[in-house]
Amino acid sequence: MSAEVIAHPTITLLQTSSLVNVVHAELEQMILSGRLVPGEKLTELTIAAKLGISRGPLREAFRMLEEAGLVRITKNRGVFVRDIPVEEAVEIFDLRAAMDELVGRKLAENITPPQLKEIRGMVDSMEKAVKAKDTYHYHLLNLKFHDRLVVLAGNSKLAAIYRKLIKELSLFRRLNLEDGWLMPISASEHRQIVKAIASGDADAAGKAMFEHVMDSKERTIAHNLRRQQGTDTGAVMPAVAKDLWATALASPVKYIPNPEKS
Amino acid sequence: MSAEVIAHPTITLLQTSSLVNVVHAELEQMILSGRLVPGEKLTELTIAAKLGISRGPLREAFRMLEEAGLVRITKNRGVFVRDIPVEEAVEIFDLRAAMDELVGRKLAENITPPQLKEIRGMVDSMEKAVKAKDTYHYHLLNLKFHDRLVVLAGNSKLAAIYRKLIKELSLFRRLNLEDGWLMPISASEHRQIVKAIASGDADAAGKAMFEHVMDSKERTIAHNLRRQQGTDTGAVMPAVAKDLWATALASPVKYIPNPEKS
DNA sequence: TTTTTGTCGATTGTAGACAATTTTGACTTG
DNA sequence: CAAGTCAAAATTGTCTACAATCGACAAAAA
Repeated sequence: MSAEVIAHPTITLLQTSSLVNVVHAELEQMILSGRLVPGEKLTELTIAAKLGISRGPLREAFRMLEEAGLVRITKNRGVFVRDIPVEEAVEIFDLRAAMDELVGRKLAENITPPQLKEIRGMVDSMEKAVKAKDTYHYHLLNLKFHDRLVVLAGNSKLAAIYRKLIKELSLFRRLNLEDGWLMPISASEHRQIVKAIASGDADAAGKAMFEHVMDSKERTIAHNLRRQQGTDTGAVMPAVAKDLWATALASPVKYIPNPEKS
Repeated sequence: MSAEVIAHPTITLLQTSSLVNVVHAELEQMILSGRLVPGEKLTELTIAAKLGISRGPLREAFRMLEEAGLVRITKNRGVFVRDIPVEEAVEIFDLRAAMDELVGRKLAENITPPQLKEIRGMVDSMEKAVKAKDTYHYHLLNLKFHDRLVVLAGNSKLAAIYRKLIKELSLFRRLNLEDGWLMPISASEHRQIVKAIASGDADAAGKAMFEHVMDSKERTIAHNLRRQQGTDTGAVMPAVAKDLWATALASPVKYIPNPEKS
């Protein structure tokens, strides 16, 4: 009989993650947090030196980021942080809307009382943030709220793709962080979403989610256009807010392809 | 004044695709066509030698395939062709249903007469295949039909993810190819889908697409379970059918991140 | 001046070498 | 004969070296 396997975090980490995984995660964080901005050139030798590794594993990590849509690789020219154009952002929002509709339907059918209590708590927190005019925390909670809903929907494939889309979307001009004034608008919609889910009405919950995302799309795009025309106030993003995406998406739910059948 | 740029196929190919891209495409074809089966070990040195390249580019291609969900990489152990379990197949079908619902809605709103004529022609071809009991061509046309619909929907992000899902789904036991007897069932549903799209009724078209995918899910899963229990006739897949997925998904619509703003 | 051509430095693409780890298989031991 | 041991072989992880390509600047020509 063999001794029970106790998971030791450090050992497990060393066993499961190679340099490639670590570097991939590190670069993703740097991109999501905005330390690497869209359009920025990622020179292999520079980054490799900075991380204290060789170019091999770094290039492998780059390929993963490329496939995930976070960087763009051009032959003989190098790796660049992707810049998401408006058209693509719109596409992502539309796609998200369809996915969130499914999320709403599934939750309306399957959510448990404790889960319902949990998301109610999240909405409460958001309303508090609104009252305190705490933009940073409101957005953080908003991201976590939707992320949680997707996870609770019980479709891990859906959750994985949803997260990918959110990550890509964070590269859309990196302006969404600054839109403090449109914060309170969506707050009430969240209440309605939870209400629809709690009622068990799949159609209503799906519709509420769908509409919420579409509204969010309209606000974000409109804001972005205004921003580009230089007609807005140009609110400055607080330094701390730069970690928003990285924090909210600190992935505990990374999609696990399939466990070894050893 | 600068001379017009004439696209020279060979030169363009050399400029745009490196070994990594070529190897990635080649391996994907081998997986989709079934020449590499789920669970199979992909030894670096063996494949590198077979392709006449070094391990570096091959490893980069592996990372891309991993991110796309076609292979699984385990540290110090190697690369394996992924095996999609039933649960994941179900998740993919549910997700596809939501996406196809969006496709139906968009098409009902935006499709043009010539496009409508095109997809009607595809349905005609499918019905001919049904009458001729040509299973292979029916499935090929079916894949192309849905692929075309997704593309016509006009959301390239949606199309890209849809294709990824279809590719992953092709790794689900690799049995879907054999289900000849359920061929005629979905044929009539296609007519109904086109009809709903043509009517311009977004809700109806979305619902038709959604239901169609869900039906497809039920049939595929049920068939798979029967297969696993050894209760079915065990129809043998014709050799030519192995190229089905690879042929249908020969990607002319690969998602282009964003063009350089040079 | 303006345009073209040549050269150099920097960076990426690929290959090969070595280190670390796993797997294999013969051998022992109970 | 099953189970454990251990060294050799195979395989993967990482690094270094060299070749190929690009971008920029200088020199030459128009």
